[in-house]
Amino acid sequence: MTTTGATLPGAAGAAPIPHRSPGRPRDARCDQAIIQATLDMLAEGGIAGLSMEAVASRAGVGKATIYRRWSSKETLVVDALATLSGSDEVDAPDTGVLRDDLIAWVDSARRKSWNTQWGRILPRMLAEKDTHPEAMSLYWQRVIRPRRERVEEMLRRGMESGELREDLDVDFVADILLGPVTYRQLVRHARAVSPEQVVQVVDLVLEGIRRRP
Amino acid sequence: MTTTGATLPGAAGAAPIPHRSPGRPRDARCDQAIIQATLDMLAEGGIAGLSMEAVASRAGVGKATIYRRWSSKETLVVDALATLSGSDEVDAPDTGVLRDDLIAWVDSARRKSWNTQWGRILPRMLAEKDTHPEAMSLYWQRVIRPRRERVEEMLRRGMESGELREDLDVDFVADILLGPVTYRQLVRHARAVSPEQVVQVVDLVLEGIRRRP
Amino acid sequence: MTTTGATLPGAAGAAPIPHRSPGRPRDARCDQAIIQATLDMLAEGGIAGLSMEAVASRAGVGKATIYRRWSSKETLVVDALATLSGSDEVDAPDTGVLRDDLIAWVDSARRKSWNTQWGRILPRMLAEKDTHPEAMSLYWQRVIRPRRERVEEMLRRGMESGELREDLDVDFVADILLGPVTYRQLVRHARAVSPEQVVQVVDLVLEGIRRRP
Amino acid sequence: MTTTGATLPGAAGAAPIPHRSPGRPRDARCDQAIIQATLDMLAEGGIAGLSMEAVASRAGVGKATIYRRWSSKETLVVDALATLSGSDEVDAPDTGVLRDDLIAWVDSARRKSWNTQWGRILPRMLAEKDTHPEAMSLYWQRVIRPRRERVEEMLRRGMESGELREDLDVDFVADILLGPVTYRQLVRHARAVSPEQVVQVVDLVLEGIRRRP
DNA sequence: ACATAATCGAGACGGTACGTCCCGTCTTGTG
DNA sequence: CACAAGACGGGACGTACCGTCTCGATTATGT
Repeated sequence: MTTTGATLPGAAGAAPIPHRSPGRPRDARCDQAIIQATLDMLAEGGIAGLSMEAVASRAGVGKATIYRRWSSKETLVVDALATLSGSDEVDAPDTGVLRDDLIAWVDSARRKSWNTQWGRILPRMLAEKDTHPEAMSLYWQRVIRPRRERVEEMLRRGMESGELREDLDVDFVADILLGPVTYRQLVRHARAVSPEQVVQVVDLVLEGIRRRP
Repeated sequence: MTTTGATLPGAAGAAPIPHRSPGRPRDARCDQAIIQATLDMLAEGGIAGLSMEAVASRAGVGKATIYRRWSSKETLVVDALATLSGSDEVDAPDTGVLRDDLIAWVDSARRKSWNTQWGRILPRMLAEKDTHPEAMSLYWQRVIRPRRERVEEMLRRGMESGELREDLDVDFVADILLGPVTYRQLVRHARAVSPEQVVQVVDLVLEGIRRRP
Repeated sequence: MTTTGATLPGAAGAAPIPHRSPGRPRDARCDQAIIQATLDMLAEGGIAGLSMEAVASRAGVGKATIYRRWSSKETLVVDALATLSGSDEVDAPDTGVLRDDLIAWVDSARRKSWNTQWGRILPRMLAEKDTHPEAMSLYWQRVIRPRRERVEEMLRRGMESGELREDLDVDFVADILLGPVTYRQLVRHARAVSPEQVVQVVDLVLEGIRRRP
Repeated sequence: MTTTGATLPGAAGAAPIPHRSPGRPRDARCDQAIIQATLDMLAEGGIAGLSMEAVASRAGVGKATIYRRWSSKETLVVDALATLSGSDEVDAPDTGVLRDDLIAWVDSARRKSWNTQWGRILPRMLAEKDTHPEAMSLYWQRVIRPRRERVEEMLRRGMESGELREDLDVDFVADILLGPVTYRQLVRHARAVSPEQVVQVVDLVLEGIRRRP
């Protein structure tokens, strides 16, 4: 998962010729400690408030050990964010009943947005999307898009089953569902969306996209 | 819209004694030169490639003259960008036809959010909201709230005239209208909402909040 | 006494044509306050730790008021030190008995060197004689030399009366008398010369410079 | 003779474990380049015209590299000057004839004090003795005290052999011998003591402290 | 067993920019 | 005019990180 292209142990599968490189191998615990320290500091002060010196110190690692793995602050941040996608599975069930599934999905987003790590890192990323566009782009690919694919899948099935209109822009519908939740979290920090309001939004959208009888 | 505590003109009403502060007054040409240099450098190298030292030098100004007005690089950038938005006027007409007015209002937000300067200033404010809550609060009061008051007024009139349901949370409805536009601007910078999609959103929401027959 | 050559009121005596310059006359209290503040700060931190800004502030005066009288920090310091000469008269009597007079004079220097203002300003001046040679030179002329002229006068009279050898370098003899007192004060701050040691030194020197029988 | 708390070579005696400090060691060439640049600039513009920024630039060194070794401009200058004095050896012989030895010793002090570097470092130390007492204390221990021990030894031997009075305060006698030389150096920079005057002083003092027949 | 070689923590290195403090000058309104 | 207040261009201060570079010590392999 490193951007520098250095092969991590175990990543290559059953290579025909192992030919392990000589010398002391890299210590996997370093990778872990560095990533963790980076995520901690991102949540605390964003990319701007993140210094390689502090990451090294917090991870109990020399600066060179970081630069041996990542060529710059940006690539480190990008990789650190990438690790977030795996651990944060979309915990929305798949009941087959569209309304319930949508509600569950939006509510999952609502809960996630209040989770500390998610809730703090997103605004930081947004603020710095001009300064560090690659980081934001990777954050989208690795963290956000996987979640969205779930709801787009739901909507597409609804279209196929005839429950929804056939001319939907599923991408945009997902934005309408997610918009209010995200807007409140970001812009109006103190006024979170309630579970009841999640239902309101889903019903409102559903009414607009359901196939007309 | 300075973020520093400068007294705002016209805020005091009929003050008995104006009581100008003593000493040499600030030179307005400096403000102008600094803002201009900042904008120039922003255009050339982005926020990352902007140094106070270079701004001072390009503006033909001492660094202290900048710090006398803005306490940090962030506040300077925010103010510089703010000057670009020019007239903060909500350029939405008031026709009396609710659907048309809502469409006009959301579309005005869409156009504004698509402006480079607007598109950059909001995320920056969001990033600072933990570190400098007062800056975000000021931004909300001066920029965002006046716009929202317009739409809340529309919705309230719709409730009074019987066109809309009477149990609406106008604040939340405004968020649903604004959510998709802002969400796309912030999170999906490359995919702006189209005028057609504005109409879709308004119709969708309107259908959900209209008084049932 | 100003180095800028501006005529102070009352300094010119009975000028044929008074022809007072128009406008508001300078406030003599300002001169005083500035000089006093300068001396205070010199005693506290030397020339290095003296800022015009602080002098102005402590004197309750605008910076321009200082620069109207003195063209630079150096000229101000020089003039401030010059005022010291007047107030610190040599309080040694003139009994006619050489030994007593010398003891009284050296002891006066011993007491002076422990006085706060004298004792603190001299080492400061010495330390900065390379940085500000003019200041040191003026300090010598105005403050130190007048004291020394007293002892040189005594020694010359002793030579004339036949009590002392006729080939004395009075200047150097004064240095021998003053050397130990000053050396202890400056270099060995904690070990001041005692009144008894003053007598020892004078007797020692006197024995060496008395006319051989 | 660094003023910073660097461990002195040879101070530890027979340490069981030398325990080199970890990390990249300081580059000795930097020390050299910085000192040299400092001395060059001192020669050109004096202490006043010496800026750390210029020293760094001329030495081809980062500012931090200087501040890692010296905590301020003052300490750097002091150390730079100290390196000039080269051998701190007291170049006075030990002939066994008291008068000759004293003359040689005082004359050695005279020659030293007349050196530019020596002449500048002492007054500077004096100025700092209030602010940085430990620096002055170190200077005393390393530079001044070793010299004085030589003369005190001479005087004590003179007392033991019966050549001198037995009630002498050798410390004070040393001050009387050194006083005139130092006084002229510090206060009357332009008028150095001549070799002949050294003889005068020694004879004068010797006459006062010799055992009466 | 032992040299080889890449790793590790630590921290010095040349730089760049930071935000602060003064310098000596200039510009206000009020005596 | 002088005065207090304080803004102005400029320059140096001492600090914080950047990304690179040595150090001595550690840790596997390939002889």
